[in-house]
Amino acid sequence: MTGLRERTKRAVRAEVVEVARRLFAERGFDETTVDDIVQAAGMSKRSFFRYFAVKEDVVLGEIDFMGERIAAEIAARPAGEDAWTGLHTVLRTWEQRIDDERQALERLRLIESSPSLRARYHQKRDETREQIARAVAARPGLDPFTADLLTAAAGAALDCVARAWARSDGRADRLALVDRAFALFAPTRAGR
Amino acid sequence: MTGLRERTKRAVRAEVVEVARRLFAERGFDETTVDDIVQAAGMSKRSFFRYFAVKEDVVLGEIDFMGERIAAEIAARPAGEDAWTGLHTVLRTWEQRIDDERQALERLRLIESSPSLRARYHQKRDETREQIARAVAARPGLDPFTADLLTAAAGAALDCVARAWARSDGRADRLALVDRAFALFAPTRAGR
DNA sequence: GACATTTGTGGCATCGAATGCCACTTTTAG
DNA sequence: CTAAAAGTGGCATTCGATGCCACAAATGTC
Repeated sequence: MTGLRERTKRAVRAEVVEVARRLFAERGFDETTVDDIVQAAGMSKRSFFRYFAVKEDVVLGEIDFMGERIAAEIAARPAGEDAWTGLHTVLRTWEQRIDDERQALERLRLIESSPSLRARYHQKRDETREQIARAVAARPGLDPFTADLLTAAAGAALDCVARAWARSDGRADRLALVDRAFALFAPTRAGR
Repeated sequence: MTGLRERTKRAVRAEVVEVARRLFAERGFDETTVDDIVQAAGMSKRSFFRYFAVKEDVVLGEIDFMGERIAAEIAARPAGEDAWTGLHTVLRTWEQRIDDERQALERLRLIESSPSLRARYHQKRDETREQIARAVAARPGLDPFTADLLTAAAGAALDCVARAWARSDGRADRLALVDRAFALFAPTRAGR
């Protein structure tokens, strides 16, 4: 049982994230240095970079394993289902799982406010897209190009939904927007 | 006539790009430092950063004004045309304008090889997308959300085409791929 | 053609992110 | 209880990027 170690690690990480979140909200992401964060969190800079590969991961760390999990859910869809519907269904449930909407909105705004954060966000999103694309391509009757197209379009749709939602200050119905986006591109003969 | 100044500036810039291109091809982008480049080009580091805001722009500098021009072409489409067809037509001609395919392929590969290049590439692509989206949203009968969706999907489609083309070592017919991609998502009632 | 103004250049110092290295402490497992 | 494994902090260093300043070149004017 490797209990204590794991637990303290998680706790420390969560605390740093929280401390940093507050600093970012006050001064902005780029204006907050890693030195500021580690000083406020009472830890050394060297240790900070053991918890977070890059500064941006303080904000984006949670995204890391989403790709694998979504890919698994895609792979688990019924065999006869077309890929577009599968993507719609799976990604819809992920949108549904967002619990703290205030925090999600705050994070979206923060990401939009900093070029480096946006860059790293896109990078992670891209890795996620590739993982999902592989799962989609594994479905029968789909060539890699079409699989890539469907996945990329789905990802683009979610980006648009996030932007529209942020523009509405979180008042818009995210799920309705997702449905509208997927309906708009519903390919007549896609995914088969 | 502010001739000489402008011309030498262009010439210097072009030369740096060429020198750097060779270094990147030999050692890779991340493994080549700015010091390496300026030494090979015979210029100071300080001046380098007057020509290029960031190191990545040595590779991606040409992308800068594409957004405005594409947006202008979108705005100039016939009034009755639906937005998806307009995007297809305009972006198709841009794909057609790629003259040096070898170099385009080499650059694509370079971008894919370096995380920081990919990041900066995405960033610029995102700005371009926003410019185009504004032009699309200005078309009659389109709400901003739909305009954003169509633009983002078109951008995603072009990304897929570029990836597929790179996978085929430049042998695939890029224009045919573009047409396939746009046909796949041809929204029955979109853009009107 | 001499002159002041504008524009570009190089060198230097500095900042911030990130990494390698090493000595030291704590946890875990036998 | 002890040896191995894992985590921490401090230090030096690398690299990209920016501010500052003195100096050189080009431009436009008289």
